[in-house]
Amino acid sequence: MRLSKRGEYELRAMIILANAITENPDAVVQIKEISQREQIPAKFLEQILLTLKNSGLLHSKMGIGGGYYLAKGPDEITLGHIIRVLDGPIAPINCVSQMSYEPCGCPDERTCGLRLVMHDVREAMTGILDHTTLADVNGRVEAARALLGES
Amino acid sequence: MRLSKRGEYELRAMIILANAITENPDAVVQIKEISQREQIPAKFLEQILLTLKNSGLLHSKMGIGGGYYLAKGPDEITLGHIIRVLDGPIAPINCVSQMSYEPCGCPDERTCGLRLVMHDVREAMTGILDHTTLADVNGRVEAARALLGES
DNA sequence: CAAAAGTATACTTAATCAATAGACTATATA
DNA sequence: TATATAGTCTATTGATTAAGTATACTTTTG
Repeated sequence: MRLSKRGEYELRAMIILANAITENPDAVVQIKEISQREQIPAKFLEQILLTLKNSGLLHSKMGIGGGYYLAKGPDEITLGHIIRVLDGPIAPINCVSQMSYEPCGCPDERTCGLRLVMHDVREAMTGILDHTTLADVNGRVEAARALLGES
Repeated sequence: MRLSKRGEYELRAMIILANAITENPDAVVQIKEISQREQIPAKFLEQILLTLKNSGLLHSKMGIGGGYYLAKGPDEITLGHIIRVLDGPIAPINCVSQMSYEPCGCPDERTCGLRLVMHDVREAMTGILDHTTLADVNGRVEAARALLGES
């Protein structure tokens, strides 16, 4: 019932990239910087960002002064979308998955107790993850900082 | 973000055992019967039920006419409790786990965007799983059956 | 005693995860 | 145009976990 390390790393990276582009629309961030700030093995992060790029969520610039940046606005990218790129469907069991449904083999799905409950759990998770954007996350961070009296 | 096969099987087994004891307080159910009804490899289920027994959720009777039965009432066992026996803590990342918290290495947890969101996700999941008992599950199944006009 | 049923370990196989390595390509700028 | 910088691509490794098998044992009932 937990996110993979890959999934965690990609979210952390995307949050940093969202923050950077919010402060400066032309900002690009290098793998090295993200890996240092978030304690993520650089070579591992490399793969992750590449996949994210190939999936269309990121763009990149090669060479000196290069790096990665969001392909869309922080308010257009949800955490659910990001997670599905590397971690696959968000559902406790696959007979309640919308994106990649598979029957679970119970005699009647309509009266399967496990399915009834897990459907609710899935709704609870996607209800948050599919409705929270990178912009929302940064908004919450700012709010938390303000409460603590930080800059 | 999904339940393991082990976790799914144990829940299915517990739901069956809850149903059996509700219909007849003296009922015991054999591994073989559960494995057939739920399409679970018998030897695999054996291990699962044994662990569940050693964790105190089940009792058993050896020999002819033996089998497994719930150690407590179906209204006293939550799905969250069952899942934690074999699948461990219910939390997307371990810095938001109550049972087995571990720091995630971010500079300040109070202003970590990922943590803020994942905390909500964890609450949403445990809000359901820790407040749904085996009795609740069977209640929902009966309601679903009634709606369909079945026995 | 024999059959039924659970108990207990040990093992296997495959998949996935997490990480690492190394060679290659594109870009800016001195 | 050479060189340093930064991303690209593919392969490999080692560890862990998932999922399932195998085998030998103990307890209980008839």
